[in-house]
Amino acid sequence: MQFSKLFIPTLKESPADAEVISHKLMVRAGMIRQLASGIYSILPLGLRVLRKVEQIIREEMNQIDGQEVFLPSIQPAELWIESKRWDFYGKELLRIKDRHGREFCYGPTHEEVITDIVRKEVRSYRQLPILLYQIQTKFRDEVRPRFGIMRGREFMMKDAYSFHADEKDTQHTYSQMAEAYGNIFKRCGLDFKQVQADSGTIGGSFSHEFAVLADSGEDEIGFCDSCGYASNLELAGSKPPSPSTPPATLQELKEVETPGKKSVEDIAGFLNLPARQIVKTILLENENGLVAGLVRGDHEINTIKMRNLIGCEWLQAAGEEAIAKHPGLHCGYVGPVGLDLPVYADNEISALHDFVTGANKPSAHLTGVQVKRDLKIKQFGDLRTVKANDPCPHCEGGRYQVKRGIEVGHIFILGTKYSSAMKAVYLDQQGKENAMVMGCYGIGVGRTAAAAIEQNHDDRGIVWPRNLAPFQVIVIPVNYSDEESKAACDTIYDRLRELGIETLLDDRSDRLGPKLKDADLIGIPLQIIVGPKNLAVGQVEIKIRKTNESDLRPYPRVIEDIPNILKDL
RNA sequence: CGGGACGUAGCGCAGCCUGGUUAGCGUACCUGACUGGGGGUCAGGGGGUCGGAGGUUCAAAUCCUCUCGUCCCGACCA
Repeated sequence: MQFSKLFIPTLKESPADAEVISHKLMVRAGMIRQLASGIYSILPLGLRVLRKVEQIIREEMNQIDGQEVFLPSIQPAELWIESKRWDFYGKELLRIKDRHGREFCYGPTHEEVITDIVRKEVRSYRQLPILLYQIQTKFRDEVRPRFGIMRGREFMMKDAYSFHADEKDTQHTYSQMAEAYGNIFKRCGLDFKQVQADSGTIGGSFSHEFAVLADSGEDEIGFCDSCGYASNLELAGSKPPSPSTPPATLQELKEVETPGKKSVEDIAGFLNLPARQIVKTILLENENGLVAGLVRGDHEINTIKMRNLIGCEWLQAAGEEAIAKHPGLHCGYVGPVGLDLPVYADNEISALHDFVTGANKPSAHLTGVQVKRDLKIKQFGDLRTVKANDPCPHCEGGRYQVKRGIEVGHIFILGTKYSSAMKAVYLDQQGKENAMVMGCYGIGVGRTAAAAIEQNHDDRGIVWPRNLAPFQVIVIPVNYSDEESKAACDTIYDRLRELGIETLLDDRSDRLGPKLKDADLIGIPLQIIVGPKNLAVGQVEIKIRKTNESDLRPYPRVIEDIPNILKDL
C-alpha cells in the first residue's frame, strides 16, 4: 500500500482520556477511535492487526478440527430464560426489544445459541464430538469499561464450543485446546502463562486462563518459581500448615477490654502480639444468609475459594443491613466463640493455639482461644489468598511469585450445565439418553492485540511482533520527488510485493523526520530508508525497528535478502 | 453502584477563582515560496452553538441549578 492512500490518522500527542500504553499507542497510531465509552471504531491499520490475530486463531482451531460458524449477535430472551441466565447474568446483559415488544439481548457469549443448534441437529453418539467456533462481536455492558480496546463493552472474541458423549472425551478436546491456545499466543509473540482459574458465571467445573504478563494487567497470577504451577491468585492453593505442637499449658479463655481497637493492627499493637496470633472473623453473605470466615490476622480471606468450599451460588461481603438484622454482631469485635452462624475456617487456623478473637460484645476481645476447646467450625479449608513468597502447595521448597497478567484466553469444561438445562441430549450405544458434556473456549481478539503492545513497545511507539505487524516492511524515501530515489523505492516496493511481503511505501511529500516518526510509531518491523546520498554509492539503509540497528546494503541486491532478514526478526 | 475529576477549533491545552473589546496558545489543516537524512523556515489563510438546557446580571466560557458525556480510584466482572 501507498501511505498517501491509506487512512492512518497518526497523532503526535496521546489522547487525554487514555491511561495504559496500549490504548495511547493504538489511538496515536491511528488504529482505533472511540465512539462511546467502551465502544471503538477499528481503523484500517487496526483491522489489519486484528485480522492477523484472527488468522492465527483460525489456523490453530482448524488444526484441531474446529469448524467455523457465524452465529447471530441478537438472541431471543427465551433461550436465556431456558438456561436460567436471563436473570442470573444481570445488568451486564444488554437487553433490547423489537417492534413487537419481544425481548432479545445482544449476545455477550453464545452457549445458549450453540446449544440450541446442536440439540436440534445431533441425536447420536456417532455425531459426537463436535467442535464449533466463531469470531464475532460481543457486547457486555460492563460497569466500568477501561483501557481502550482491552476492556471494551463491544469487542471481538473468538468463542468455541465442544460437545461430547462423556467427560473423558471433553478432557481430550480441552487439552488439545490448551495446546492450540499455547500455539496461538506463541505465534502472536506473547510472553504468557497458562494458569488455573475460577469458572465464574460461565459455570462448569474446570478452567484455565491464558494470561499475558504485563503490569497493566487486571489479574494477579501466582506461580511457583520451582515446579511451574501457576494459578490466578483468586484460586491459587496454599500449602496446608504443618501440624504444630501445642504449648505444654494452654491459656485459659480471657476477656480483655479493647475499646476502639477494631483492626488487626490496632489489637496487635495493643496486646503486643504478632498479627498471626489474631484471628479475623469475616462476615459474608450468600443466598442462604450470613456466614463467617476465619483467617489469620496476617492473611486475607478469599471469597472465591470460600464460595467453592461452601458450594453456594454467590458469596460477598455482608451488607450493613444483613449484619444489623442479626443480633449480637458488633463490627470490629465479631468472633467465632459462641457465634451463632456457620463458621468456616482457613486451614492455618487449625495450627494455632492461644490466639485472639473478637468477643462478640462491644470493645472486647478474647485471648487464649483454642480451636478444639472453644470453637465450633463447620468446615476447614483453604480460604486465604496466597501472597508472594508463600510456599507452593505442589512441590517441596518452591515459593510463589506474583505478577500481573492480562487474561487473553480462557478455557472451561462446562459439564452438563447448559445441556441439562436446555435438554441437549444424545443416544448412547445402549440406546440410552444422556446429556452432552460441553466445553467452551474464548479468546479476546482485540485484547490479544492490545496485550501484544503492552509487551512490545518503547518510547517511540509500537514494536510489533512480526506475525502481528500490519506490514512487514516500510519503504521510506528521504525525498520522494527525487527521481532516482523514487525509482529505487518503486522498484523495491514492487519487488517485495511480488515476493509476497506486505509492504508499505511512504510516498508522502513530508520530510524524512515525520515519516520516520510515523514508521516507528506504527511499529513496522523493518524500515528501508532510501536517500540520494546513499543511492549515489549504490546503497540503501536497512533499519530494524526493535533494536534501532541500521546498516547500509547494496541496492538492488538487498531486495532479495529481505525475506531472510524478516525471518530472523 | 460509592468516591473524585474533567468537558473551550481535528488533537493537546490556557482563560473561569475576581463576569466586561472581536475567546487565546501550540500543533494539525489550506495557499505560496524556500528547504530536503529524525516532527524544518517564512508569509498569508480557514476553522468555535466555550457539552446541552434553564437561571442570575446592563453584560456569562467565567456565577447558580439541572442535565448529558468522558475519564480516574474502588466495588464488581470473561
